[in-house]
Amino acid sequence: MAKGLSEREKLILSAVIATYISDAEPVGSRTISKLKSVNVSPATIRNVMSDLEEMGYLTQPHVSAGRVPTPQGIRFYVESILEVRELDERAKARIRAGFQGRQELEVREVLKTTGRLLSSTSQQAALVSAPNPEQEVFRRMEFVLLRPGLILVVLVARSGGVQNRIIEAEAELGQEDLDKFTRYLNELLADLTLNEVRERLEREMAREKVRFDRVLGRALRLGQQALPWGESGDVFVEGRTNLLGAPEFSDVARLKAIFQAFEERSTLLRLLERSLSAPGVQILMGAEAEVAGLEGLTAVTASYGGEAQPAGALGVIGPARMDYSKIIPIVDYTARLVSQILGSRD
Amino acid sequence: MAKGLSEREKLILSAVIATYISDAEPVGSRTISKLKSVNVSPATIRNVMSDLEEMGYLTQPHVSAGRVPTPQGIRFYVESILEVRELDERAKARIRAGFQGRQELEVREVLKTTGRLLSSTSQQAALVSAPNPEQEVFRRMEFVLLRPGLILVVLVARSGGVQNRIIEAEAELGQEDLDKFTRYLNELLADLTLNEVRERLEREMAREKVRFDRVLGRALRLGQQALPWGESGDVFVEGRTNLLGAPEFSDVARLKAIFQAFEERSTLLRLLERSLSAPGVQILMGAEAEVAGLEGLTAVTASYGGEAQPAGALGVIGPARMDYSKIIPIVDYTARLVSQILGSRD
DNA sequence: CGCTGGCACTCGTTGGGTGAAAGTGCTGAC
DNA sequence: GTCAGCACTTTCACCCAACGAGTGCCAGCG
Repeated sequence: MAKGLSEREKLILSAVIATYISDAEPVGSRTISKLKSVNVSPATIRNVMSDLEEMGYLTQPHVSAGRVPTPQGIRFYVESILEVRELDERAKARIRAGFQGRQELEVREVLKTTGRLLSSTSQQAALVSAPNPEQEVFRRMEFVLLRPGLILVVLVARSGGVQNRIIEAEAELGQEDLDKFTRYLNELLADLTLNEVRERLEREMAREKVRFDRVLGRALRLGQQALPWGESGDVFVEGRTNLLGAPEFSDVARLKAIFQAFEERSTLLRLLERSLSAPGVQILMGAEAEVAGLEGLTAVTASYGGEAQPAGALGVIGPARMDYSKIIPIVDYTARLVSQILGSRD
Repeated sequence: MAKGLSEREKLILSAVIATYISDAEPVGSRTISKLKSVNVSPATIRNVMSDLEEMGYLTQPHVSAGRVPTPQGIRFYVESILEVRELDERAKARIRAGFQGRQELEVREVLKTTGRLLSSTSQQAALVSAPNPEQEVFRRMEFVLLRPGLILVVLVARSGGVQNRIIEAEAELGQEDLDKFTRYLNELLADLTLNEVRERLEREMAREKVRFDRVLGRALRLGQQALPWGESGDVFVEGRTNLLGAPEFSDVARLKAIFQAFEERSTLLRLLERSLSAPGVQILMGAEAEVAGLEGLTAVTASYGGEAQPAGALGVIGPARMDYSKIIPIVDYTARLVSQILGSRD
């Protein structure tokens, strides 16, 4: 009897929400009274509903319509009433199967696959953030001469994440010089985080300046140019089309706002970042999320990577009216699976 | 006076199409007669329109509505009437500016930027296909040991394109072994196309079998595992949201079909591939394109890369009702610019 | 005292009907 | 060949009434 709701009130709130989730329409007292699990008359239900409305858990779109759960209502339901079961083995197996043969992929590909799996199992849109590059551990750096003066840098993190970029350099550098740089830098920077890499390069440059070793100086400079500067992590969005079916998005203007919000990587990233700080599955309701264009949407997110220091976050986003009892375990299990797949590489 | 249309008929067809493009509504005789460039009465225009309808260039949604151009009408207009001007210098500059500072990016990033630029300048959705990996020229291959038994392969093409993949291998291989493999393979495979690389690997493996050189055999085997097998090229889609504004897509079901078609990379690829065979800008009208979900859409595409052997294709896709006089030059110029940017790397 | 059936009331939705607006085709005159 | 005029068609916006879903409240029952 948490939070002062009687058993009956909880039962009816649950019933209203469950019905609303499946029908997307205001639900009336008669509908509820017909449910097998409820054994009271419509009139009684109306009384209870009226109470629940007063508490802010339900509203009426208009006087003669049924009730619709408010965001608070849904939140209360999810947090205090809903019992989250473990995902059943069949569903788990299906998700695992989706990763089958994908373990050999580069991190970004793994995360894209994750997004696709999340969206197809949840029937919602999926968000997956790539690990923050700043936290990655340096593994190796390679310079490949494309043509005189143009160098491709390949930066490999211990997680298997790869970043490529092309930089310009003095034309007289040959591939042999670059190979030398590669060996030098790889030794110098082994097993540092990107932040430490940056520091170390700074320090060594100061030292080399004193010693005036031109070759090493050049290597260090190239190394610095190769690092990602202030690039925020990537976000993968998959399964947007799943949202197109929902009746709450039958308005094209609304859809446009949502899809435009999805293009704004940085806001999505901020949204996902919220779940980095806390363990387990988080629920963010649109109004609270304060993300323009995403009002009325709800995100169910979790972090992946180490418990202590999560690498990134993933989740599902869709109408507030979604089947939380199904989606929460999906997000939870998927996050754990991804942690495991990526973790096995360290 | 091409194709048996009188000057007046052409004038009126153009006027109808131009008006339709800007208003998205059936256009009537009165509207046309009010244009400055047309100096005849509505009645006369009605006669001409009636003729044009008989020829299949216009239709009426219903008896008392204005006329709407048919796909054939638009096609005829674009091919026989429209004079495509060169893009003005300001617009060119704006596109070039979009690439500023982006030349240092990896091929895929360049193409993504291209898509973004195309979609923002055309206000339509943009498609860009990545160069077919089979045609790329081998530049370098690197093996990085992630942990015992797990190897990251980085495959660099001469164009600056990079492919990463993770492969499994015997646990006892160390990074020094891998470095040896790298040197051996890079020498062996220098400047071959991917197809030739494949052949060469086959041949060498046969040879090494005879000589039974275990080390080199392993290197060759790893090299083979690293190659992309039957992976078709990627397609980047950008600016989908631009389509959400158009009145012809106010129907959500229609939108869903379109967006789902956009998820089907392979059909998009086939669509783009059509423009690989012919030079210059191509117009593909939805009905002809035979792509499920894309009926009623039109793609304006062009190939980029060498004239003789194009690397990939790019284009814009949107409602048949688009401003071709603006979009054709945009696609044309962008394709040329991309060819130049990527070409300078060979 | 809580539950329930009954009843009056509210309000959105649906369907038919009507008039205005837009546009056409045709005809006859210049 | 061009054009003004006119009769005709069809959509669209609007109104209005009937309908129905749902509520709140009240009085009676266990």
